Amino acid sequence: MNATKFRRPSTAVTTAAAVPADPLQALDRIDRAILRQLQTDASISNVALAAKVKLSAPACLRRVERLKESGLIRGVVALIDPKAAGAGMLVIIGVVLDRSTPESFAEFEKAAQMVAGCMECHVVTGEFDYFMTIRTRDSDSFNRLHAEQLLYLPGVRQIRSFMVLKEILSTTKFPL
Amino acid sequence: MNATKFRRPSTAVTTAAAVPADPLQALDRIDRAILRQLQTDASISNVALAAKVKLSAPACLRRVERLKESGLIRGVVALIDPKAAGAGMLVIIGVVLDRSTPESFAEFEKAAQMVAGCMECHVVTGEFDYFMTIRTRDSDSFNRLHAEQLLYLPGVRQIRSFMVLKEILSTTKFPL
DNA sequence: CTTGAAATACTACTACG
DNA sequence: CGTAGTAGTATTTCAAG
Repeated sequence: MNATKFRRPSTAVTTAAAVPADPLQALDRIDRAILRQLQTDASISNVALAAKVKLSAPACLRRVERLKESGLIRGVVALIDPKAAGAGMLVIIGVVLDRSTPESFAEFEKAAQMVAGCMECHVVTGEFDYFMTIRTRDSDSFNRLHAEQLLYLPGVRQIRSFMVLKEILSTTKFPL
Repeated sequence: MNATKFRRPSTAVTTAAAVPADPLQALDRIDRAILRQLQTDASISNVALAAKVKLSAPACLRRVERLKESGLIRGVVALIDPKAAGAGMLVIIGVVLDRSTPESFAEFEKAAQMVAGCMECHVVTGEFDYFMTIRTRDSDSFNRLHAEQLLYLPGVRQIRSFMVLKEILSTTKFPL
């Protein structure tokens, strides 16, 4: 086995500042205004957006395209109202696995992504290995999902469910 | 005080079916295809969308507008990449309040929405009163937020933090 | 009630200053 | 970055299934 694999990495604190301290610092006031608007409503036309940020339409379009190409804008999507779509129930579940092996984690993650209505799945520190959020129709359908799918996820030792009684805040908007 | 306030509501199981069983049932194959597409990428032009769902442009546009007016499409927004925006860290926190009074809940909820980077906040069943998810720059900035804001949220008895080590899945796409 | 074809108005996009 | 011009799209009208 190669000994370099276990060589302690240099801590290189002095070069840390070379990594962009804050990618947002490269954005001026106008870019931020564009992002704020598009995060709120991206169905606005480019000319209307340009007027809002006090720019000509081509200049505004160039900025938007730059923001997309840079990856800062990951995409433009339609948001569906869960209640209107018949999935008014939201459940947060904490998962503990049997064993903490790479294979066990990988297997669980593969299966977790297939769970219908799974919106989020994260590895976390603390008393759980994973947190997942699942959208479903009602408590009946969740109970079915729980009994038929969640409990059969590979390597699961324990599942604790936190049913959401009231959604105070649920946003995709990022503070700029 | 009005006695009717405490009258037991009729359980009316027989009329439950009168409430739209599944709002999605009213949607045909084409509407679903439109929603699937727009949830993935809403920056597509209407003509391109119309071609995808094999419809004329005007007919397609009418359906999209109908879906918006019905509230099923809650909005069209740009998604920002958290890492690129300098908030690569995600923390899920469970909150327990001191007292379970309406005033206590209301006060907390008002304050919680003001927390910078708070993406979600939900009332839950179980050992916590609330779950919140918070986006922040790094562990330093979260530590600052924790010490300066979270611990001072009104009525908080306990806060337990689950730092997200790996985001397996994070989607806005709803299963249709 | 919904669709599709044609006509118009507006917008995105390009080239250039 | 802005102005002007072109290409393409959104949107309305209307006739037909």
